[in-house]
Amino acid sequence: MSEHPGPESIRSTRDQILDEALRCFAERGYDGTSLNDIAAGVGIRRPSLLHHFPSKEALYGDVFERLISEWLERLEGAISSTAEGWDKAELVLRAGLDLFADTPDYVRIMRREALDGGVHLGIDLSGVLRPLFDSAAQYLDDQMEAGVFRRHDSRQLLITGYGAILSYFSDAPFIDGLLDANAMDRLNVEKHREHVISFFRAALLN
Amino acid sequence: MSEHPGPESIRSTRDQILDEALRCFAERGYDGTSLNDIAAGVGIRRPSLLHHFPSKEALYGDVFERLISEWLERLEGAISSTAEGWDKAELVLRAGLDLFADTPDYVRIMRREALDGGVHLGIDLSGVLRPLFDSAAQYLDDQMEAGVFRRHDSRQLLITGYGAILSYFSDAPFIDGLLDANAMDRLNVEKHREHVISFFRAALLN
DNA sequence: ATCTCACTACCTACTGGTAGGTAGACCAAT
DNA sequence: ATTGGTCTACCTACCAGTAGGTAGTGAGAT
Repeated sequence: MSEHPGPESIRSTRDQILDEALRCFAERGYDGTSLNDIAAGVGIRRPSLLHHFPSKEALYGDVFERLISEWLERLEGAISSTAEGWDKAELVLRAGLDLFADTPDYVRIMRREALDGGVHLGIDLSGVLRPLFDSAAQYLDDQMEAGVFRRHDSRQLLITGYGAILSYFSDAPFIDGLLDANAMDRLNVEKHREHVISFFRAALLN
Repeated sequence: MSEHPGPESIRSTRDQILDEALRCFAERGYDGTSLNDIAAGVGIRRPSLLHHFPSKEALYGDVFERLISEWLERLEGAISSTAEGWDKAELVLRAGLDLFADTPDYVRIMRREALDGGVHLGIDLSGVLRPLFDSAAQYLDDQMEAGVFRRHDSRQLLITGYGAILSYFSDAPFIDGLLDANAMDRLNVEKHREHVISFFRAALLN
């Protein structure tokens, strides 16, 4: 996938910039992050950064593109699984929870983007996720129709689930304060994961 | 409560500034909002705005203080209700959902604050909500102990609920795209409210 | 010799905030 | 009734600092 020979020894400057930009955008948002911040984090000057990316918006766009493709790639397995009924729902739920736990910076960027309605992007975020959303809703409807799941509004259910799961990771600093503990601790993440799964099972199964 | 004679006819400039600041901070965040934006929205110059508030941070702080006090005030009734079991949970849930539906700008500011961990505020957001959080957890624990509610981790349950409910309103622009409809429509809000309540009832009651 | 990648130096636009001034309202004292 | 003093609420002009972005230079590898 790399379009340049690039030294194998260490991460390319371009990738380092993308990494640092991800961290900064996640931490302080688009407007709260300056190109100087990112460049300094990499150890270069701003103009050097702009040698690799034509503009701040373009850099942000690339970060976000990476996020989307990495997420879709990592979820594909669970989504395309042939498991049935609750097993499949749990599979997807677990995959999502693990994914979010592994990529908290992505989660926070995604949340910021959802908050802003995607003004920083040329692309239409909702549009990209719509097919996934629709097919998930269809799956839930089928399961409810078959009597496997309790009756709920499938789309509302997905939105509720999305909010419940994402928030734990996106609002981790806030939740730290509520729990008086580090929400992103391996142990606490695990506790959260098991809770969400048992909660949804309780709501969906009779 | 007004400490100055101030004309009763129209909203005071100070209040107009607070209103406009609320809108802007909710829409584009703290860093994405300039004092010029707010001043222009009110129809005055930035220095005139700074005549009413000593600094941007102070203005933001006042907006946030307003948010907290208004929310607590509106929730007090439901929280202090003497209802029992699920009835009380539903009461609080409904009060929260109605509150959020009525004050979407506050919701978005709150979400941004949770995302950033409260860096714009002198006050400790989690600290303010901790007593509420703890007593709610205690209530849930009691109900579970008494066999009224299904067993869950009460604190995780509250966090999940917080995420599920808040997200619908904070991410409304994004959800618009998923639903292909205006999420903040009265009808859609109602649909969401009823879903959340029936979902939680299904998860909590046997 | 060229190309890549970094640099310094610079630009314009805008940021939050300040200085200084003015028009009008109110309130005494004359 | 008029004057003088004080206050509020706004203004223009300006400050230093920072934003994103550009131009041009130079070193090192191919």
